[in-house]
Amino acid sequence: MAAKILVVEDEQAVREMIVFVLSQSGYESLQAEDAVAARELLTGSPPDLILMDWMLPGTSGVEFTRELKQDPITREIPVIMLTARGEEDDKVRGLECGVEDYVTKPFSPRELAARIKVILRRIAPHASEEAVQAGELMLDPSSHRVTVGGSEVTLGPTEFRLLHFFLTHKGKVYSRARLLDKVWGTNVFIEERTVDVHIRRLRKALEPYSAEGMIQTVRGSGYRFSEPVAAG
Amino acid sequence: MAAKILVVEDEQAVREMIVFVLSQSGYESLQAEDAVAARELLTGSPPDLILMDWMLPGTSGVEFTRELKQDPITREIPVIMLTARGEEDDKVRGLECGVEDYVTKPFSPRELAARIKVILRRIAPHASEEAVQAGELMLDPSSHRVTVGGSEVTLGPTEFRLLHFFLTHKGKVYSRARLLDKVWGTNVFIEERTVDVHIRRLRKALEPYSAEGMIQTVRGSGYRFSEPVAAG
DNA sequence: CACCATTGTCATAACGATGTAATATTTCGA
DNA sequence: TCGAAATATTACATCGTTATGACAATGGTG
Repeated sequence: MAAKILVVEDEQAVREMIVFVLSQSGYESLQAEDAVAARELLTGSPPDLILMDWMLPGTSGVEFTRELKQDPITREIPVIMLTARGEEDDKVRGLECGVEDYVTKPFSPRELAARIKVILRRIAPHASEEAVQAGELMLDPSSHRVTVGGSEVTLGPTEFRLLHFFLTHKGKVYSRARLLDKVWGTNVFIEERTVDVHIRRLRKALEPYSAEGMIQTVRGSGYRFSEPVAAG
Repeated sequence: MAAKILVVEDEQAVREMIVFVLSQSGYESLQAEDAVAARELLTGSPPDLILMDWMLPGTSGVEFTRELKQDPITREIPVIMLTARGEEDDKVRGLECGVEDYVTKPFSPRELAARIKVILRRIAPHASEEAVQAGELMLDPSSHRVTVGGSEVTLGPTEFRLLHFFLTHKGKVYSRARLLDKVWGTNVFIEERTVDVHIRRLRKALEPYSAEGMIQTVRGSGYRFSEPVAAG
């Protein structure tokens, strides 16, 4: 989920400093000291953004960027150009070749991180998922709303995700461990018993609407969500 | 819907840089390298604004602007003059010929965008936009006015745009990042927490009319605007 | 030049969400 | 019916998020 950033910079010290800064901000990074190395890395899975030094041995940053912008595969990857002070004039040429933004060296880690965030934000896709439902119960991710027969139900973030998971995985039984994986995410260190508590909270929230029965306990196995069935 | 801007500038590099900056801010642009080319473009659908270089081969920017201001068809189009540093004296003459604003080269993209926004907001744009409303709350872009049940509400520019965005995007949740994108614009370099502050200001302005509840906090996700609904 | 409005940022308060432990209740087999 | 195991429920300390008020910088205005 972390954005991957390709750093193209010939000076190793600078490059590693940048990589460190990026890691601090939670970004993953790839390193290349020149256009040749960068091209090679780009054949793999493409990064979400490229930090490109202005001065590169061999193919210059500008040339390389222009090249990238002509290839349909790399065209969409935003490029931030790193320039030294006093290269202001070149900004025009840089913008011409399609660079998304500039950062002038020396730059503060904070500035770099902020600019990256801005660019990535622009690229980020809309998380517009479709509404899901079961009987009277409806959950709409885009408005982040849950209703039962029109009345709004208030849920905490975790309960919301939990219910969303259930609504998109009706009928099947999920162990606490699996729910932790699917709803909380992998690599979390949480007691399995905690799932019970959130199930409880979810049921409690649905109780006023008599919808808590949709969440069923399967003793020894976990929990299951299923739509109400006409009682016999 | 995007404003169309005519860029009259003889240096191609500068012109294209400007066009790029404009596109980043969501503007459409037309290019002309001199008065002759510009006149031709003006025979088509008129732009919403003109960026005019001071120094033009042939007819100068000032002369050309004066000419435009005498033609009833082009008279209303606002003109921003681009000057080089040290031409201060000429500013007076420039203003005399009816220029709306000045930008001195070299300028930052941000400054240019800001000035354009100001001019567009002031002169032309809202005539075409329709009033939007929610319950008692009404916002009319053309008169730049907000009322609740007839009483006028005073809002700062940012709060106005924020409310306008909400009114045209009811119900959905928007993260702070997305709000920054949509309301502040791309390429802004602003803390996400700042959104909180403006939400606060907007709520405070709506408070006297008990309309602040329309702006809802969705913890962990962002904010949502929605009309008052009967509680469940 | 002084004044006022607007705006972005920060520090701190207020609030809500979360995970855990302790306790109660239910279930199921012996 | 009893006891062990599993689940339900409650209480709570902690942590992260949001709300709020203050402030400084900025730009526009007179």
